[in-house]
Amino acid sequence: MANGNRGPSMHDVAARAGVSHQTVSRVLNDFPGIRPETRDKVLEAIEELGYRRNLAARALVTGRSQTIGMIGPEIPDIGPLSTLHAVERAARDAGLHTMMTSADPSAASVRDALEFLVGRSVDAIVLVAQQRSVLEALAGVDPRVPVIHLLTGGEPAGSAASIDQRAGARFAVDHLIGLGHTRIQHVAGPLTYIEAQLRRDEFRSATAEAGLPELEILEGDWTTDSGFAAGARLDPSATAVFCANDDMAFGLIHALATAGRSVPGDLSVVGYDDTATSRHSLPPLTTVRQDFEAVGRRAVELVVAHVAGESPAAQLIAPELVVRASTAAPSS
Amino acid sequence: MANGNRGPSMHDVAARAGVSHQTVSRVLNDFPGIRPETRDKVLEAIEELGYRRNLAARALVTGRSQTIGMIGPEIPDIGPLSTLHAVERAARDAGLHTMMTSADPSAASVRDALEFLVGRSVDAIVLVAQQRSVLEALAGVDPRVPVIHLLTGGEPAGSAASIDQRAGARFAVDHLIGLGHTRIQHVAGPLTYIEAQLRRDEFRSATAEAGLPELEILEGDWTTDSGFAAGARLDPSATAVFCANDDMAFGLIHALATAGRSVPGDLSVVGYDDTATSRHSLPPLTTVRQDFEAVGRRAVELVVAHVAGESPAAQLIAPELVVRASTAAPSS
DNA sequence: GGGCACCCTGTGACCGGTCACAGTCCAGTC
DNA sequence: GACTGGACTGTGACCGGTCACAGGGTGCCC
Repeated sequence: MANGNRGPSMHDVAARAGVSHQTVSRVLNDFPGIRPETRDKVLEAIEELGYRRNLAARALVTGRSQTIGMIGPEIPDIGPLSTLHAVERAARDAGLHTMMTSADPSAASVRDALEFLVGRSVDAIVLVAQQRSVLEALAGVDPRVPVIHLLTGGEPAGSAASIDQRAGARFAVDHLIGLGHTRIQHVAGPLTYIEAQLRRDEFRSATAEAGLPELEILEGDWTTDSGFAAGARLDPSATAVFCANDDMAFGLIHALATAGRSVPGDLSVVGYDDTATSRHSLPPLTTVRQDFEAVGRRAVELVVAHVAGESPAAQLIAPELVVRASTAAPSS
Repeated sequence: MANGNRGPSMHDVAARAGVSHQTVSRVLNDFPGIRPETRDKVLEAIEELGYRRNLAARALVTGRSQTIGMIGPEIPDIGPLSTLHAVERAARDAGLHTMMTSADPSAASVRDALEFLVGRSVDAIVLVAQQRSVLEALAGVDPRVPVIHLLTGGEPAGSAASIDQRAGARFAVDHLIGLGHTRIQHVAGPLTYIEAQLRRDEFRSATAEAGLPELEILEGDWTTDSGFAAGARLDPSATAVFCANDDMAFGLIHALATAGRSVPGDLSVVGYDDTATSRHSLPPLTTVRQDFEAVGRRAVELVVAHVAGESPAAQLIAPELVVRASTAAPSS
């Protein structure tokens, strides 16, 4: 085995066990029809040499790598990160592995990431496509493997694992309307995000259908700071605010407290995400829970189906309203 | 190129450009001494065929994959996740790529993850080792590649990228002492975590050196819920609390508010992490900032150094105290 | 005893790159 | 005109697995 420091190969194991390399391969791949003593000899040799199969060699000949490539955003948001993390765990349960790379929303960056993963012979790609520009980057590109979109929140395409953003926004607005609010304002996320667009659109539809007045829609950038800034620009007549995520809701509540206004006494606030802190913020935040875990599992199901040549039915994951103490009936 | 749906190979490109496969390889690897017309012909053929180099083949022959393997925790905490994310970006800047897998803290799980990554011919491994059991799992294992530990927060070993936990805890306690507090209590993280141990140990040292009385140390599990629970078990005489992370601090503050006690009026609270919400919680939280981004970059520096055969000097990353509105001088 | 099936194992080609080693061609020199 | 050297390109082995196929035994039947 004088092969540098590369570690033992299948041939080394074969030589030690006194069999052929092919027999070693068969043992490793659980082929039937190996005599028990032979199998034991091979396993023993593997143990003694500390042999580990080289997956590059395997991928080279099979053309498949049992690996899912993941393309994440450059910014470390807990939502996408925990979703990708869930993909990793679900993939492992399915006997697959994952490889992650990240890309900014530019077409060039997304294509680079695709190139890299395809070059690594991944069997499928899971792409966090929160922004429309990411989807557009794929136009005219043939990735040669199935591509699953994550967290678009949009149309229930068969190759996307997403949460139903419209339903979530509808829950939030209906909750406020149910409490008796009629002057409801919205702090949207950055509208380059499909999720932000969908929540805003559904906010508009829901308030319009209820015959409520249209208050100005403010646009934040998901951060607590932008929520704080939005707090200063609220419509004075608003009695409730639906924020497109929890972080902006926290910033907004802070701004309100600074201005001497209480939540929910003076103003009701609903968030979106149900982050770790939401259940113990002051006041605990009414919000919409997104099951990122489920998105991850769904993504792996889609990968498995596509690799097997199936075309699974479209299906959005339903969010859930969590009512806490930041919402109440209007005071007047 | 009738090779199934595997895509064109280097030989296909060579045939189309009318050169040998070796010339194609030279063009791809930027070897000097290629006639410009030849290079152009090759690049054109690559373009036309949509050729992408197969990295499995390359990894097989070179024995190196230009890839860093990362082992993360099973639980999606923002700290480790954003650190790993930072590793990914720093690696990309260094021309490397990453592959991620996760493991629970058991020895078997950590070893499986190592096996997998080594089998994938990674050039180095970055391991989130927040718990001592993870480090112990490595005892007696020869991974055959450099292993960099992440976020142990402990001893400044040359192969670890960590934040100086002792310094951070010292900042927090000194800040409270500086405000005049003498009865300071600590809500520790789960003590299976090295970070939690170090913060607690330093809390003890700092208070003992200042001659302060020893109040009971409560143990949480990092979650807001456990902070909330700790709120009910606080020493009635305490005037300040140092929480081992921000989430527990939020839970604690919520519990205090529920009991009618105000922060910082009745009690000062310091957190640890400086999460996204900390700057806009009620009140904005005094905390210790950890630069996860820097840890990620440092990890990649260490990888590059180790792969080059160097043994870089030990160096911990300094945390930073961020003073906000949750701390004040004791009221009495 | 020969033939045949079945069980188990071995042989060699091949995946798509890189590496080491040879060429081939042309200009410059004696 | 033959010789040398540099610039450029080609040839074949090899990395470590898997695949297709070809054996060598043994037991059973005719």
